[in-house]
Amino acid sequence: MRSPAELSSAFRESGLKVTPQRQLLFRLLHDNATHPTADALFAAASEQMPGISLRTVYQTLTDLTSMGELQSFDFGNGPARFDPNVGSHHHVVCRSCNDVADVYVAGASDLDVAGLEGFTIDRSDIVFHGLCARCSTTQDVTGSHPNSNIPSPTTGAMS
Amino acid sequence: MRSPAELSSAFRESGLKVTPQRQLLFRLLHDNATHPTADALFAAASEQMPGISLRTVYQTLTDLTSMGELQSFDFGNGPARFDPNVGSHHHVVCRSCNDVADVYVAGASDLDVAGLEGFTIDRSDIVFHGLCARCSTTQDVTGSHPNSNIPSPTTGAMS
DNA sequence: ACCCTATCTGCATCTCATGCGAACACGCAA
DNA sequence: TTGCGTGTTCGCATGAGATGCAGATAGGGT
Repeated sequence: MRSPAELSSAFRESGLKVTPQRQLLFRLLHDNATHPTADALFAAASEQMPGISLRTVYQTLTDLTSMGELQSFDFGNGPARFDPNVGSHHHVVCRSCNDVADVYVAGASDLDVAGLEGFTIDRSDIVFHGLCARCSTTQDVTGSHPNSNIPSPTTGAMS
Repeated sequence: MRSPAELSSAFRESGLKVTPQRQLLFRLLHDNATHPTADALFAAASEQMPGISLRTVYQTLTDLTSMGELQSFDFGNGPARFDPNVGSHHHVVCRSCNDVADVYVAGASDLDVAGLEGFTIDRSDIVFHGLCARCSTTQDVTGSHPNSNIPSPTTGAMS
């Protein structure tokens, strides 16, 4: 997504208002490669702006997404993740800590696919599931991992 | 997944019981390429066995999934989809009717990926999003499409 | 036929997300 | 600077999807 300043201009030009809540979220999202959840952003925003509503966070994320400044992904392992990187890329997800990282797949837009008869394709998402470096070394049952507080649904048998 | 008869044997050999409810679900899932939801299976099962509990459907689906007889996928467009095809394949999802079809991607297991440093990959999922043949021709706002009753969340701006 | 234990069922509970309406405030205009 | 109109924010209610729990039920080996 664009910089906070550019977004502010874009919002005003679209007749949308630039509120402190939105500006804060612009800053929190800019260059954020952590693929945060709405709750994570709400927590981060609350530190700088106590009283901000979770509803506002959801609203702003929805707005940015429909403006194409943000992408949202559901990896089937919990709440949606938001990604300010709207360029062509794909994702790898750790099945233990649920961390997400961007990956770049050569030739992803030129795959040889059978079974698409009649389909018009808009977008292709490639998601790798595995174990991240940290979780590979740490037998993370003690909560020592930064994200170990994120619950892992149906551990060992997720979609 | 294996045939109902084979599954019955496998269940008994594992000390699990073969109940009428499970047998029914074995049959409903066998060779089922529609990627049904838990609710769809519950509806189909209820026709043949009025009174069956949705809870039992969820339970059996979870069991089959952890036994590796079934895969569950969350395409971010509603409830989880279940797939008895556990072979190597991928999916295409219609953004209008939410139908899912299997696709086969040549060389999918041998992609050239940058950014996986330290990750151990278990599985890679490729999902194509687009418009199916039927939805491409039918401007399906009238409900004429079989699956048009499945609501499409955040139409036009989904993950 | 009997018993042990896995299963089924119904309800409560949980998470994530959105609908709604009153109070609020951005930002244009005077 | 002040005032106004409309877009926003906020809190609560609501909704979907899925799971936890416990009493009743029924496989299936003996």
